[in-house]
Amino acid sequence: MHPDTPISEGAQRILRIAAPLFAQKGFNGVSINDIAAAVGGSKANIFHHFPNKQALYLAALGSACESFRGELGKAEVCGGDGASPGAVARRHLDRMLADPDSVRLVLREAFAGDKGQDRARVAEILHQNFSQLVAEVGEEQAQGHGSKDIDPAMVALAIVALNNLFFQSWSVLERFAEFRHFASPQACAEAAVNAITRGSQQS
Amino acid sequence: MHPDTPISEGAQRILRIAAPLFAQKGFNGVSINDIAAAVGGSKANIFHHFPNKQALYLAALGSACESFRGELGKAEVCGGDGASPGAVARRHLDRMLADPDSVRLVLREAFAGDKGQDRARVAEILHQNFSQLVAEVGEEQAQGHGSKDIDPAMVALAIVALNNLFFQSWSVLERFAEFRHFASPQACAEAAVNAITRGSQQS
DNA sequence: CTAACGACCGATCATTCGGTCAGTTTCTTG
DNA sequence: CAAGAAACTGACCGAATGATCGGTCGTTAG
Repeated sequence: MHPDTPISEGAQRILRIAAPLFAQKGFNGVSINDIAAAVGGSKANIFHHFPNKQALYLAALGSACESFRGELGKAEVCGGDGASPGAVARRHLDRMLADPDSVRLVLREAFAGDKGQDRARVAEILHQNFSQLVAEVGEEQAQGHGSKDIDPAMVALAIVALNNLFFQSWSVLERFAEFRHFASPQACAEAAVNAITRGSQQS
Repeated sequence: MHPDTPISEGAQRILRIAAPLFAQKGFNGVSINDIAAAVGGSKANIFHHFPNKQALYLAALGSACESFRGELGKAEVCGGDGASPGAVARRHLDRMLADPDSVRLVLREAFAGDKGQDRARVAEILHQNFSQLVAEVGEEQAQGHGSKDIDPAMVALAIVALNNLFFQSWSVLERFAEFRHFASPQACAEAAVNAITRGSQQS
């Protein structure tokens, strides 16, 4: 409705506390009372800073999108160590796990079969994410790592899919005998992507 | 709690109607009033057949798990046409889309970062799903299709990840320029898996 | 016929929901 | 310090929630 959020100090404090709650329990799973109790303030004060519950949720989603985009910006920093497509996947999953609440909040919207409170913005964010991943994969391929004859977009798609799976349900995956020996979802993601793209390291 | 559900006629009718509602809107997104209205009956009757809302949800989840497992059993039927790892992926996605509500209900639990109402059973179901997929991939590899030196478990993992992504957020993916030309998520899944596993058919 | 039973319903419960309002504290600024 | 704006609060509201109650129906058994 009105994306101009005059972010005051108290409003941001509420937002910071509400965001992870929404991320973990969803819009309907968190009540204003819950948030007020978590903040340590009164329910009325929340409605002083935000016109209604949905505006608060949208604001939390917006800041999550910002945080998500900010995390993506840290891509070019690490340059030397990653040399395989699997390393790209690991870096990407690292980025997701750096701020899991924001990621969960964004993905919740992306996967929402129901209403989808702000699908346009979420789709845009995810496309930025995907485009950057395609570029990274292409860069790796240009440097001679991985197989050059595979469409980078398909590799990036696989990375996104695998990392989403690891991110959302590693607690289930780690029980599978096939992956139990992996120490972290990152390690599993790296191994999976390398294996699939014929990483040539069979050790 | 008590998995012995004395499935009466009316109870099953309620279940059949409640399941897709829970699948689409989640536990908190559906009220007993909604279900009663959808059934065309009274709210009290729902509580006559189920002790409380969570029991109803768990029953719906259970029947979804059954249906899910039943859908998986239809695997061996189609044998001749599928010849590439991508075909395995397409078949798997077809199976998911054959009963989307049940799949959504199960996946909702698998991805639940929050409580997870019945994670053990869901994890078991998903592992069956995964094991069967690993077997199918291995069979394809044994017949000479795909690359034999790739771990079938990793290929199956990629298939699961990609298909989950397609299943849950094809509405977002289809907006991406890279995939807009695919007619269906199945086609995209097949192409993605074939490309990644170096399906050699570049047509 | 009638006693018993399960399916079903209308009315109602206590609680919680999102949201409002009047009033008080705190901060800023002239 | 005065005064006004913003931050904050307790009390409250109507609606909706999950759940309970007493009771009606049709079927079946004795």
